[in-house]
Amino acid sequence: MTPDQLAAAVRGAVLAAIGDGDLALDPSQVPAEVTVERPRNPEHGDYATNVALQLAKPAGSNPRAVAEAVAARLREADGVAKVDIAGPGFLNVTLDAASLGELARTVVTAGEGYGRIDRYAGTRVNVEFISANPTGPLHLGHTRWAAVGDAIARVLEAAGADVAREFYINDRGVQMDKFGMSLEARALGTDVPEGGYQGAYVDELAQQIVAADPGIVGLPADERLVAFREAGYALQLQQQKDTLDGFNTHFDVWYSERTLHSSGAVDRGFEKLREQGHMFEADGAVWLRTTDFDDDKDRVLVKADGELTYFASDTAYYVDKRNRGFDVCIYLLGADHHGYVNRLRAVAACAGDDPDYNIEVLIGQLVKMFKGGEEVRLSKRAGNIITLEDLVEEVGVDAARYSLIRYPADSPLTLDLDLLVQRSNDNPVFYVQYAHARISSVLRNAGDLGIDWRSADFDAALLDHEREAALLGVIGELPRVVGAAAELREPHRVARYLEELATAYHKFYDACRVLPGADAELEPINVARLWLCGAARQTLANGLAMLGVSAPERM
RNA sequence: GCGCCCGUAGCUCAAUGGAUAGAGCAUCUGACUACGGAUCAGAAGGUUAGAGGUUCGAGUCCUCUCGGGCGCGCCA
Repeated sequence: MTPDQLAAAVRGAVLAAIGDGDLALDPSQVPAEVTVERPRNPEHGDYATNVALQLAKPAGSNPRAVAEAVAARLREADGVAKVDIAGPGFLNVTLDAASLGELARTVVTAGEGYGRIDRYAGTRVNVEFISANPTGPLHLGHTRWAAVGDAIARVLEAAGADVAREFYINDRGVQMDKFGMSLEARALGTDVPEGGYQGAYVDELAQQIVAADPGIVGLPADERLVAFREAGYALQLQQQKDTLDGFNTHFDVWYSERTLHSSGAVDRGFEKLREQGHMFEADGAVWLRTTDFDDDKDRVLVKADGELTYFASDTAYYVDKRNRGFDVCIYLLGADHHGYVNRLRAVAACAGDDPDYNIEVLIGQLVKMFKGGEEVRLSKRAGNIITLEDLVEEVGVDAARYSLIRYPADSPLTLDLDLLVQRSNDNPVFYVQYAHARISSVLRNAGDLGIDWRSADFDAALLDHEREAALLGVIGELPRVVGAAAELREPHRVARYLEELATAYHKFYDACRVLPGADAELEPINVARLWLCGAARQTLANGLAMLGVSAPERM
C-alpha cells in the first residue's frame, strides 16, 4: 500500500463516519487530500494522520472523539493492521507487513517511472538560469545555478511538467566592446583598457584568435575591434557550452539578446505593453509604469537619446517567452540582483499576466569556498574569480553538483574542499552513492549464485522486520518528496531524502542478511529481501537522476 | 533612509503550522573470520538571536528590537 492509497482510505473512513452520523460535518468540509505522514518515532506506527485535529473544530467536537470515529472505520480497511489514537488526537496507523511489502513490487515494476507524478502535467515551464555574459569563464555563482537550476528542471519534469532550460546570452552592450578591446590589446601587446577584462584566459583567447586568423591584426582599427569581439564571443560561448556539457547541465535554448532585437521581439514586446496601457513618455524618454504593480520606481525603456535600456530587453524577453507558449517563467538570479524581483514581477503584471503564477524569480545566495581553513578567492586562469572548472577539478562533477544542490538556494553556502574530497559521512554524496553501489553488489552476487529473484515467488508478508518496514516506509515517500521539491522549487529536498533512504538501507543491511549463507538453501525470505533491495536501488537511482548525479554500480 | 535574504548543537546545515527541534562532522564508548567497515550501535551536545502576538498547536505566520549579508542608475 502506498501513502496515497492510505490517505484515500483515511478519507474514506472520515466520509463513512459522516455518513453514519458520527461526525457532524458536511462531506465538502473534508479536505480533498488528507495529510498522511511518516512519524519520526517508529513506535507511532508506519503512518500518522492529523485529520482529527483538523476536523475537530468544524465538527464542533473534540479531537479525540473525532479520532475515535475515524479509527473505528479505518481499522476495517484492507491492509491496515492497527490504528491507535495518540497525543492530542493523532491517528497512528500500522500496516500489514504484506501490504507494506507490496510496495517493493510496485517500485521494481515501475522501474525508472517510480517517483514520477502528474502534478504539473500539461504545464509548460521555462527555467532560465546562469545567463552569463559571453566574456569569460563561468564563476562559482553560475556554478550553483548550473546545478540547482538543472535540478529544478529535472524535478519539475519528474512532476510531469514540460520544461525548457534556457540560457540568455548577454551579447549586446558595452561589455562586449570592452571584451573585444581587451582581446585586441592582448594580441597587439598593448595595455588592456580601463575596465577591461583581466586574467590568463584573455591571453589564451587572443592567441587562439590570432592563430586561427593571422591576418586579423592587419585589419583597419575599427574592423579589427569587431573581428576580435566576434571571434572572442564565439570561442568564449563555446567554452561555456562545453563546460556546462561536462557538468551534466544541458540547455534546450540558448537565447541571444541580439536576436531578441533583430527578430522584432522588442517591438512586439512594446506593443503588448502599450496595449495594456502601462507605457508613457516623460523627460524625452519612454517609461514603463511598474509602480502600478509594487515596484518602487518607474523604469525607463527608451532613453532620451533613443537608445534602448537593458530593462527594455528584459521586458521584451519576458513577453517573448510567453509568446513561445510557456505558462510559467522561472528566473534564477544571484543575490546581487534581488532588486530585480519586483520590477520583473511588475513586467509580467504590465503585460496583463498574473505575477503570482506566470513569473517566478528565485534568488540564490552566494557561495564561498574554503580550503585549508582559508577562503579560496583566486583562479589561476581567470584572475580574481573561482570558476566552475576550478571546483570540478578539485572535487569532481558529482560531488560538486550534489554539494551545491544539497542546501536551499536562498541560504548562503560555504563549501569546504577538504571535506568534499573525503569519502566519509561528512560528504553525503558518497554516502548515498555507496548505498547504491552496495545494493548493486548484492544483486550482482545474487546473479552469480544463479538466483533469479524477479522470477521467483515474492511473499511480501515476510518483510516484517522493523528495519525492513522502516526501509519500505522511506522508499514509499519518493513521489511525495518529488511533489514537494517541485512545488517549492527546492531540489535539496530530494538530496536530503536520498540521505535518509541510504541510512535506512544501511541499517536494514546491517541487521538483515539478504543472500543465503555459504551452504544454505535459497529461502523465501532471501527472495523477499532481494525484491526490497531492488526497490531500494531503483529509488536511489531515480532520485540521483533528478539531481543529475551518477548512480555508480561500483565505486 | 527604504527594500530583500539570513540568524537553529562547538562546526556545516535540515525540519510544507504538528507529537520529545533532527542529521553529519568533531569528542567519547562499542560491533562482523558470511552478502562492500566508504557501514552499523550508543553517549554527550539546544532558552531555535531577543520580546510580544495569532491558535488546539509556532523554529515556521504577524509586529518590534538586536546582529550579519545584499540591493536601491535614462549602467549592462
